[in-house]
Formats: sequence, C-alpha cells, structure tokens
Amino acid sequence: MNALFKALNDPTRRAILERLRAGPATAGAIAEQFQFSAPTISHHLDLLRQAELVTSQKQGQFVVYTLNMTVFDELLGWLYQFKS
Amino acid sequence: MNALFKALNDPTRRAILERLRAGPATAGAIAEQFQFSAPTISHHLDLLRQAELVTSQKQGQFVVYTLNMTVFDELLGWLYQFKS
DNA sequence: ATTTTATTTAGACATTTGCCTAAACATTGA
DNA sequence: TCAATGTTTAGGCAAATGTCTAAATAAAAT
Repeated sequence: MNALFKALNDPTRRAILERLRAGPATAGAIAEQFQFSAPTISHHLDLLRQAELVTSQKQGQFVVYTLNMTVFDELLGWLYQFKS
Repeated sequence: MNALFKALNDPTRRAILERLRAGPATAGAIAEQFQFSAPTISHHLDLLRQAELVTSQKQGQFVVYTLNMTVFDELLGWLYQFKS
C-alpha cells in the first residue's frame, strides 16, 4: 500500500501509466515522450514496478513495460471503505 | 490531483482518514491516537485539508475535522479509466 | 485579570525525492 | 571482434518532506 501511493504521487509516473493504457511500450519509447533523461525515466519505471503497477519483460536489448491493473483493485478496495 | 495524491502518500494521514470514518473529531482527539506531537498532526491535518479530503470547523477553542468524501469520487474517476 | 487548555505557526534538522551526468551492462550488427 | 544501441546503476545535488521544540494565538475557567 505504501509503495502504491508512493508510486502514484508523481505526475510523471501517472503520465507513464496513462501512456501504458494504450498498450505495452519499451523503456525508450516511454522516455521519448518526456523531457527527462533516460535514467530518470528508468528510475520512475522502477518505482512503478516496485508498486507492481507495471511489469517488465526483456525482449532482446529492449525492455517492454506493461500495465498491471490487478493492483488497482487493491486501491479501489481501500477507497470503497469510505463510500459507505 | 497533485495535492490529493500527496496527501494520501503518508500512512499517518491515511490512518487519520480512517479514524474520521467513525465520525468528526477534534484535532486533539485525533492527535491522541498517534505518538507524534500535536504540531506534527496539525501539519498532517493541514495537508489533508489542502487536498480537500477533510474540512474543519472551529467550535469554541476546539477545531473539529470532518471527512469530505466528495474528493474520493475524483480519485475513483481517475482510477476508472484504467479498468476498461 | 490571570492561568489553563486547544491548536497553529515558525524555525530547525535529518531523510527522502527527483533530477542530472558519467559509467556500466547487455544485446545486436558490421 | 568491435562498435552501436537500449537500458540500468552509481553518485551527486537541490528541493521537498516529516519530525521536533519553542513560541504565538484563541477561547475557557478560575
């Protein structure tokens, strides 16, 4: 839960998640959309992975990142306790 | 949206929200439940108020904090885009 | 009036965060 | 094998964060 909220508490990381809604993408393709350096984006991706918001698979020299929507359910569950 | 995620990115603040599910409470009553100093809790309450997750009304020398569930809908809306 | 009680504001300090550049690692292609 | 490409790791730095104590503010009680 901590890692989840931490990962979401950054506009760049939230934008990465929104980008991945369109489908999996390589680290490089993701990095192209932002003005930050590749290492910076790599670090953001690492935090998203720690929160299990994304998964990564190595494909040759590329690393493909994919949204993991499973974790959203955990978050929704936490939020729903406030809806009653 | 930024203030919202920022406010949620702290276990003490999330615990305060959960405390307020049981009903409104004064700053002092909230602070009693934690090991932190009153100023620290006051600061957390300030961040929750900035995110509009809580409202506060002064009642005599007390300040009563109340959950504001309205903002949760905004968050649910953001999450929902990932569910399809 | 003065003191007590409730809360916030101010200022300091250590830790965490987000960014960078340089270097390392891993895979592909000449 | 050597060079090019894609990505991560390492290390450094400024800004933000979470905590504290001391002081200020405001209302209540004596």
